[in-house]
Amino acid sequence: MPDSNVVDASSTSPAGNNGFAAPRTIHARCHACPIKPGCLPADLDSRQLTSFEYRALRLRRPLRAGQTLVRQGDAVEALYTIRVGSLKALIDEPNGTERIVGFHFPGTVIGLAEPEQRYWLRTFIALEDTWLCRIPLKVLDDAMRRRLIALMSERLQQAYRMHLTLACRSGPKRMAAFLLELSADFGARGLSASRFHLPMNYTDISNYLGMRHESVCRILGSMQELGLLSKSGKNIRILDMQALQHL
Amino acid sequence: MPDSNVVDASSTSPAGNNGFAAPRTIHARCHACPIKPGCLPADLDSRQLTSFEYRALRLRRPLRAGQTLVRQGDAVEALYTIRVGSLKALIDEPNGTERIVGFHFPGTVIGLAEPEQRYWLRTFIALEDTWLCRIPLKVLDDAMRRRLIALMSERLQQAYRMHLTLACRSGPKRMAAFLLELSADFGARGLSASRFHLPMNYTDISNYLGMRHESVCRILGSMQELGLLSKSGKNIRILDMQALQHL
DNA sequence: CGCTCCCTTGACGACTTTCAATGATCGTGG
DNA sequence: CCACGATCATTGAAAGTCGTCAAGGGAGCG
Repeated sequence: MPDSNVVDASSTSPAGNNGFAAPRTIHARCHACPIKPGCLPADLDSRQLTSFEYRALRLRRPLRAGQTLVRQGDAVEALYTIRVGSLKALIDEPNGTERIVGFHFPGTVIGLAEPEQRYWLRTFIALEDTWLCRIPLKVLDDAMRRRLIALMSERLQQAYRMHLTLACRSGPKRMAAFLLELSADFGARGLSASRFHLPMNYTDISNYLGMRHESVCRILGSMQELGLLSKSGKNIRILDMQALQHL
Repeated sequence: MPDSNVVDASSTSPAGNNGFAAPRTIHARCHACPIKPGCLPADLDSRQLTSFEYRALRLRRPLRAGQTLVRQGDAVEALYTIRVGSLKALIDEPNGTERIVGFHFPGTVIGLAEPEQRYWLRTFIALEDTWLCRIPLKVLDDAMRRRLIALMSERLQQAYRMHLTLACRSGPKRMAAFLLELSADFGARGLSASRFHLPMNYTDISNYLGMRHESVCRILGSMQELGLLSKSGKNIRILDMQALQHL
């Protein structure tokens, strides 16, 4: 029921503006969001972001760790962007098991596979407390759709890279590819590419990579022994990026 | 150099039509294509197809088996649709190996990951003699872009299904998922879902699924022994669809 | 303090890869 | 029409990897 938490900009803005407040108006009303007004999703360049942001509704309360944003099969009414926090995307298989097919971080648009679908194909669950923006589908115009194509194009690229990762039969190779993917993702968002925090647990990682959590543990352990990285709890520090890429 | 083979519709049509011939004019000029004029790519519904088709140039000669349509790194100037035949999509990895990330059949739009990219991210090679349509990027209008979003959305779905397939560690499960994916694809195009021809060899399949070609052979052999399917050469006949789905 | 969830480690077994060799099929050219 | 070569499919045996099952340890929370 995330919709009950939105700051509905139209109710706080002057009449006659088509129901959407100017960005500044939304920002001024956003008490719960720890992001400063100028912080933009990384997916969007500064010019295009304005048009997205202009129509986006900031969610009033964060999604708590473990809470569900949307559930597979729900009707699609909006896209979302992550401002702070992280989500996992999972697909419920017919046999009852669920498979994680993605991890998403700030700046990512949620729902790129669904803009022309009637129902959500995946369930999104917060890995930690997460702040979001909501972009109702009906406010998308042609310019925004054009931007959407670019975002989907990048997401398809990512999916093909994931194919390369998963097609490696060797566990260490898959793990290395996963770490490098995360590293590149963090780096692209202006954070450290060599030192980061894993918001998901080993079971999630193993589910995502198609292995067992024991294997995740062993592989990370052996990588630490080999001097490729060091870890304390969920904090990872990559020591030998080249060696990882060489796998 | 596929561009040298195109039937340039603008040169055969009356002046003053913005350089694009009506579909019938193109069809009339297409001697090499064995498809009758009314045959449409399955990706496109009949209404939307018209706008795509209207701007598409039919390639005069087919791509021969083994020939390359576009190479990874080439500049993107057009999308393609397959009319007859099949392609494999592969990514050249930095270490020199190449990995197959997709097989494509008639009705598919080639280049959905690249519409906003400057360069092709993947290489496309014909598995058999293949006829194509070429859709220059510059003729895309907003209506077609909107349609493109739906196609990309479906392709992303497919990519997530592929994630489910590759995340299965068991060889037989991956093979079953692969066969069912193919079966559904053929069925959706009006062909038999239980009896079809594999245009790719075992090495390609194993590359795609992340295993060895010996394993592909053994797994298909055991499936035949179990009565799940029968094969003669590259012709596959699925005998027990439910059992495959149960994996 | 005790519960739960998660991480860690060990031993065994099943499966896939690897390496090697043979057989089948197809296209080409003599 | 046949012989040849190349590519692909097939099968066997050995070795390595990962999954499985089991148990113990640690961190966080009420």
